[in-house]
This record gives sequence, C-alpha cells and structure tokens, in this order.
Amino acid sequence: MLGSSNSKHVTIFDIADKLGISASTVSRALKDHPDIKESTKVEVKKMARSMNYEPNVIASGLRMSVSNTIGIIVPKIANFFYSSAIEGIEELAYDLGYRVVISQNQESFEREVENAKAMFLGRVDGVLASISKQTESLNHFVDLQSKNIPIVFFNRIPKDIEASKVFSDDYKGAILATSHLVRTGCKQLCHLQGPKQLSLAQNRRNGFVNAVENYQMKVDHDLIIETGQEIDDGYRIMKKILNTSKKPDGILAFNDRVAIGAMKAAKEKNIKIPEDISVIGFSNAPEAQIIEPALTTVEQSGKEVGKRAFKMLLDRIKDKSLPPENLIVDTKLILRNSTRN
Amino acid sequence: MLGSSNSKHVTIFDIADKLGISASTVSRALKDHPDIKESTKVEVKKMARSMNYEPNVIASGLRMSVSNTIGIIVPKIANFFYSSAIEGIEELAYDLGYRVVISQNQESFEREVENAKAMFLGRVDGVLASISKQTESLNHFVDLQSKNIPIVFFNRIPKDIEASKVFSDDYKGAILATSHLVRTGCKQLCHLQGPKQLSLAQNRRNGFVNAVENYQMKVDHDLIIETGQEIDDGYRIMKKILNTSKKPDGILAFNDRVAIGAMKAAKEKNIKIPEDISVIGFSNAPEAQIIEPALTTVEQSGKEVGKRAFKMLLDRIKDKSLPPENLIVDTKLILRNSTRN
DNA sequence: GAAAACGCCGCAATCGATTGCGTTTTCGCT
DNA sequence: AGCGAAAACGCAATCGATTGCGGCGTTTTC
Repeated sequence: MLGSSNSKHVTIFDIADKLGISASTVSRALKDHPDIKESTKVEVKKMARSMNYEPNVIASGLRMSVSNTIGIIVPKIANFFYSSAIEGIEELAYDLGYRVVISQNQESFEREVENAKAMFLGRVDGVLASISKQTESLNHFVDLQSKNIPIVFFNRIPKDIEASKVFSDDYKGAILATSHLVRTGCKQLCHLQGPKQLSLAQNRRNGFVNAVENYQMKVDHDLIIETGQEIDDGYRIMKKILNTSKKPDGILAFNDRVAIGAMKAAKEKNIKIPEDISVIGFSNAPEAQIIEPALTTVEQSGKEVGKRAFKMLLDRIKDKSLPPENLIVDTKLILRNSTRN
Repeated sequence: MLGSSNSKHVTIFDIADKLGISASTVSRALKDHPDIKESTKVEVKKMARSMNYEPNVIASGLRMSVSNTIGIIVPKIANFFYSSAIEGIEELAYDLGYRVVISQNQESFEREVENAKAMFLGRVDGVLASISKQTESLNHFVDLQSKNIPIVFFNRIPKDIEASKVFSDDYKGAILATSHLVRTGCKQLCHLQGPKQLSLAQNRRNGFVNAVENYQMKVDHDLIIETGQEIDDGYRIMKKILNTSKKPDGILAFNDRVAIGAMKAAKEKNIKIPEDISVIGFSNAPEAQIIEPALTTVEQSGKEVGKRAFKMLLDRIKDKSLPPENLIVDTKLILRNSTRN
C-alpha cells in the first residue's frame, strides 16, 4: 500500500540514520551507483522497503529540474476527440512514470496564452497542444520553446511555427469521402467546411476540391460553406441551402455533429437520406452510430493521435536536439447508411 | 509573455543581487510581509517585473509541502460524464491557481490502487475520485487519508469510508422517471439496472421500486435486470426480454447508452417507441438528442457535480479538520419523444 | 618497500523559496 | 545629544535528493 503511518514522510536521512551511514550513500545505493558496495546496496534497499520509503519527486525535481510531468492544452476537454486523445496520452504516460496535467481554454486565445504560461510555471517537461479556433499569434508557444520546453502539436496544428506536429490525414480522408460520394452517383456536391482558419479544415477542403476535379466535375464554390462545429451550425446552414435553388445531393461535413445537423434539416424537408442526398461526416464520434441512418464518416482516432504525439514528445524531452517532425496519422472511411452503395 | 531570454530562470537571489539586498527581503517584499518598508516593496516588485521573475512553484512547494495540485481519479476519461466533470473541475481549479492531474484505470481495481499511489507520490494537495466498477477494498483511499490528503468522492461513491461525497440524486431521478412512465400509462415496467455493485445503480433501483409501489403496482422482479453500461448490453438484454412472454411497455435504463441499445432491439422487432413501449435513460448524454425518437432522460450534469466536488475538496484542503459531508446534486427529468405525454 | 591505484564512503554545496531569530537602522522623545 | 523602542533587514537553517570532490584504508605495481 502507500505506507502505514500517518507521520511525516520517510527520507533518505531517516534510512541513513537507522543504518549509521550517510544520506549520500543511501541516495547512491538506491540508484545503483558503482561506488557503492554490493552489500551496502542490499542493506539500504532492504531498509528502504521496510521503512516504506518513497522518494520525494518534488525535492528530486527541484534538484534535477525535471518534473516528470507533461502538460496538455486543448480547446475543450468534454469533446469526444480530445477526451479520447487525453485518454490515449494518459495511458502511455502513466506506464512511463509521467504525470499528466490538463488545461483547456474553451476556444479562447487569451486563455490559451495563460495555459501556456501555467505550463511554464509548472515546469512541465513538455507540452502537447491543440490550438484554439481563435489562435492568431503563436508567441506563447515560441516562448515555451525558447525556455527549452519541447512542444508537439496535435490535431489542430498551427502552420507558422517550427515544431513537431501530429495530425490525421484530413486531406486523404476528404478525398476518400468525396470520391465515395461521386462514385455512388452524387452530381451536386456540397462541403460544409467548418471554421476556415483551422488548417485541418483547409486540408479537408483541399481534399474535397481536388477529388471533385479529379472526376472532371465542376466545383460549385457557392456550396463550399464556412460553418461552426456544432449540430446547430449544420442545421441552420442546411436549412438555408435547401431554401435556395441549388439542390446538393451529396454533402461532406466538417465533422459528425455538423453532418447530423444537416441531416436533421434535410429530414424536416422530407428529403430522404441517402436516396435523395448522401451525407458524410468526419470523426466517427459516438453520435455517428446513433443517428438514423447511421452516418458514413471519416474515422479519426483521437486515442491514436494522442499516443503518437506523446511518443514524439517523449523523444524530444529525452533528446532536445531532435529536429521537428511531422507525423500524419492514417484515416479511413467508415461506410454506413447515410450514403448509397 | 513568458519572459524573453532562454537563459536560466530568474530567482529571488538575482533580484536581491541587482538591488544589493538579501533574498529574504525579496521574498518577504514580494508577499507583502509587514516587516518590509513600503519603498523597498515597490522597488523589489518593480525589479521582479522588469526581470521577468516567476516564482518556482516546485521550490516553494518543497518548502511549504504543498503542490497546488489536485488529482482526479476516474474509471475512464473518454466518457461524456467524466470528461464533463473534469471540464468543470479544471474550470474552477484553473482560476484558483490549482493544477489538475488526471489518471484513469479503465475500471481496473489494481490500476486504481496504482492511481492512488501515484497521487500520493505526486504530493497532490487533494484527490477527487470516482471508483471503478471492480473496487472492493478501499485501503488505498484510506491510506491516502491517513497521509493527510483529503479525498472527495463524486458520482461513483463507495459506501464504507468516511469521506465527503458528491453525487447526483439518483433516487429522486429514478422516482421522477418511473412516475412519469406510470402516469403516461405504462403498466408493465422494466428496469435495466446496470452494474449491481455500484451504489448509484442501487439508488436508481430503489427509486424505481419505490415509485412503482407508490402507485400500488406490483414490482416484477424478473424485469429488474442487471446489465452492463454500453449500447450493446442494452441491445442484447432487450432482445432476450422481447423473446419471452413478458412484454414490458415501459423501460427505465441504467443510462442513455443502455437505453439506446434497448430502443434498437425494440425497433428491430417493429415495436414502436413510444406508442408500444416508453424508454427513459439516465445522463442526458449527447447521444440522447440524436437517437430517434429523442430520448427522455434524467439529466445529470457532470460539470456541476465536478464543480461542487472541487469546492468541497478545496474547503478540506484549507481546513483539514472539516468533517466529511455529503452533497446531493439535484436531477431533473428531460422530456423528449421516447415517452408519451 | 614506497608510490600509485582503487574501492568505498562522507562532507558540504546545490536546486529556490521560506522564516525564526537576531542584528542593524531609524526615529521619537526627553 | 542620547536613550530606547519599533521598524527594517540579513543570517542561516530548512524542505529532500543529488553529486563533485576529497578522505581513508587496502591492494596493486615496478
């Protein structure tokens, strides 16, 4: 267990006293320093165990200037993708003896700056970050780097910074999805592209456009529309679209929630999915399996992205001279019933 | 920003040197100690600002034996309720200068014990915990308490421990839900009660039973069934039920996901919801609004529970002599279309 | 047989902030 | 001017672990 008494913590001095040796020797013995005789090591370790000694990571951290802690900065914790990513990160970090501290900013830029500062003050060994929708300047991250704290960005990544980045293959995902729409007979495609400033939204858009052009079809730019990222955003936009003369028969949405909103609007107009209109989302969130018809979507595993990002960060914590690297996590199309065969 | 140079951190000694005074004075000046002359305070603070001084919380923590960190232990991070709770906790903690470290155990008891130990080693100032499904012994938590680390349990709470607990009013929620089923004409009620060992499941069950009896109806114990907590669990059980002679016309499920599974099974048998069978879930998860018909459910705000639990913990961190307290967070029934009017 | 080498361990400084206690400075008052 | 109390500040220890350097006793080396 954790130790039996409720008295103060056992220190290496306590062990040293009991054994009539010095604390230095105890310290060295516990970490198998070659200067220490085997028999002493055995004694010390035995005593340490019997006294329920547990090293004080704070004290050690002060001396060594490491904290064995990594920080995570995300826009919002209670979001399926991010909580999955955090789950993946925690899973790996835990086994490696790293603590995970979390902070969120609810998409506020100022708050993100504070987040970064807090990470610095907390002396974390490294940071994993997804930027907020409002992030313009990146000084707070650059400052972190200049303090020798490595950063790995994941999912929502900034362009203008030299740092490692891990993100899903949005471009390819969009190509796969769009191609599927075309091949199943959609003629008039629409893309609800989410918040324009996000690079992942740009990648998806590019995938969409390129795929359409690949099939020698014309891209209708009136049907590439900026949206929010919630159900209601998809709903409102779709309602507007359906009131115009343009009648899209295939939709690639920014994410599953936007897709679901769009589906809701279509259903209200008695437009049948997938017969009259096919819909594809992004994420493979839990909701995608619940909606009817079940939503075809581009899977993006938050857990996987989180894990990869953590590994990359770990390498850079251990060797600060490693150059930045980009890692693109594969995506795949999950076929369900919101698209035709 | 964070400071401009990439050199070592500025310490109170650096400030003291520049000003030709001692570090003690700097330390005291920075925290407005009455022994220090007003003019010196001003000078010190000015210098501190201009040198971009930031206190080293690790060093201070070592001396003060506090970490300004609270730990969270949950079964699973990527779960809507828990990630909402974490979100709420982080929101409050952040503003109060507390860091939040997270650990999960994926419902494994052994892992939970490790979680607790890690919290101890990390010298957190307090712990917020939801116990795993498999938790039997509570020694690891008792140990934490005996080390003078306050714990507040939330949501999934253990019975046999003297500690503060914050949980939603499951009993009342079940009463509300069950009553609504009865009042809208359900005659044969069924309760999918989730994992039996969880106290919240027991509370819900009690609410269910008492409500039924209140209406002078007989409780059919064959229709109070232990289940898992996932969609598939609800689906499988419901399929079985529908193959028996008992035909429930009202279901209170352990949570929304189980409810959704049950709905799926019913739909496959062409049983109409809510005409032939009414369904109510627990949680008000995002999925509840997506499913069709939209799911009537007992709302439990993870965010609210998290915040309340954090406040309670904070009080106990500041005053360790505070007695344990129970706080029951109100629940309410959200009416949607999976029940009749 | 003296010197160099090695094995094993302790002293004391270090990381940065805090604080009890003692010392110096300041200032009021006679 | 001189005394005493209060105000203002410095010294050094402390929190716990780590580590360079030096000490001492034993063994190896030519």
